[in-house]
Amino acid sequence: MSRNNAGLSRERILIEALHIIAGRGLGGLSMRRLGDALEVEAMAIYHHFPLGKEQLFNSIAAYVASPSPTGAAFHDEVGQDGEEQTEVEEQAVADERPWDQRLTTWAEAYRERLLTYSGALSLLAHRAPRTPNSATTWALMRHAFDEAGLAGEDIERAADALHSYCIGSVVHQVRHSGHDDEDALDAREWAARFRFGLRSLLRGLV
Amino acid sequence: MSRNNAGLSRERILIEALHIIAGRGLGGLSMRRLGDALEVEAMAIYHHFPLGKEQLFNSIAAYVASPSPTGAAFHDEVGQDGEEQTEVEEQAVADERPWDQRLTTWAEAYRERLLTYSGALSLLAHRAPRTPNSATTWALMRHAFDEAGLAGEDIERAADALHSYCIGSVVHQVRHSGHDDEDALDAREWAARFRFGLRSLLRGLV
DNA sequence: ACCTGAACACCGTTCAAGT
DNA sequence: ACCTGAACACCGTTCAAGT
Repeated sequence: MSRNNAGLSRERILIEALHIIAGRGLGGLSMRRLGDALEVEAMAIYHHFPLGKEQLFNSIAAYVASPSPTGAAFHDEVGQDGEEQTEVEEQAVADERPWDQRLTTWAEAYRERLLTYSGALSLLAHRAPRTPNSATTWALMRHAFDEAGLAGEDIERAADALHSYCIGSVVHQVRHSGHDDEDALDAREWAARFRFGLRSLLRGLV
Repeated sequence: MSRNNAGLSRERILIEALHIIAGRGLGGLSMRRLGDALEVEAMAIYHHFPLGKEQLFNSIAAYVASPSPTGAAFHDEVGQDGEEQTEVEEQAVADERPWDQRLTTWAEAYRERLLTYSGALSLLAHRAPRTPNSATTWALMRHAFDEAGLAGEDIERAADALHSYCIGSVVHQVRHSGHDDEDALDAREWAARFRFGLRSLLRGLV
């Protein structure tokens, strides 16, 4: 059974890892199981992630936290080329709506993404990916908060607060849902609460 | 070396676990290492945490997220008796300051606690402890937001938003500090940013 | 370059046994 | 009741070997 060139790639590995996490949780992801799912010996993964599981985790975190699925996380973690998300940038610039609507759109997309990969949420607690996308996001924030009348340090602080609120909301939701609770909320109510807090925060920031 | 009755207890195990997490990270906490630190065979821990590591993790999460270190997490995870934190309740009731100052005090204490045990932060992403303290916190929130003029569902939503912001801020800080970054922030600036967002959120909520 | 297979040190947990 | 010690199935990773 000496099958060589199994067609492995960083992208395939990452996708399969997310699949396993979705199905069996983060604790269910082992190199051996990942190898099985890819129909490959576990050790083959180390050729694409030489630093092992830690590097795989970093890539997963980068992929999940990436506000748009451009696939930037598939390549190097420190992406020095910023060509591939020009579409996103143009899209953000072309958006003619008021600043708060632009930020709301961004925040809801970010929340949606975190929620989609909520099984990997705990990976984000200790890993800050430096994806090309984070620069794009920062540009969007600066532009919007500038338009809102903020200046200097306040812009960074407002962007930080918005980020914090988004990730915190998802953590809060994941923490408190799925428990056989007498007062369990459904997805619609969670989304409503998110928007309520988001509106409040944006109103208070300016 | 058949030493029996090593004086093990839930509390001692929990404290030692937090110690290991602080020193070597969450991944460095193994039952065997924990046993070594307690000068006991690893299997002795199972007598106090019959459900194993998962139960230990739940207890750690309950302890860390507990807004006041009353030791409630040492006993059962579903604490049905609420006698031990009457002091906290009385203290909260006796607080005569305006509602926003009371919430600010709570939020900063909560943040401080999460930051102290930041190594266990990722445990909070999937575990919602039902400690006696959470009832106390809820009472404090309801009282404060009621005084602020909120009513009905808005009180729950505001409390959720405040919780989300606090935990999100700590996750955000932990994510982005400790990386040899050109623009690394110090503890004072992180605290300032937290207060900035907190003030904004409270202002926007009412 | 890309993957295999054996090996090593470690892990969580069960279970019978000791006191 | 409280702890030990051996055992089992699993884990991440290294390293020499195959193509």
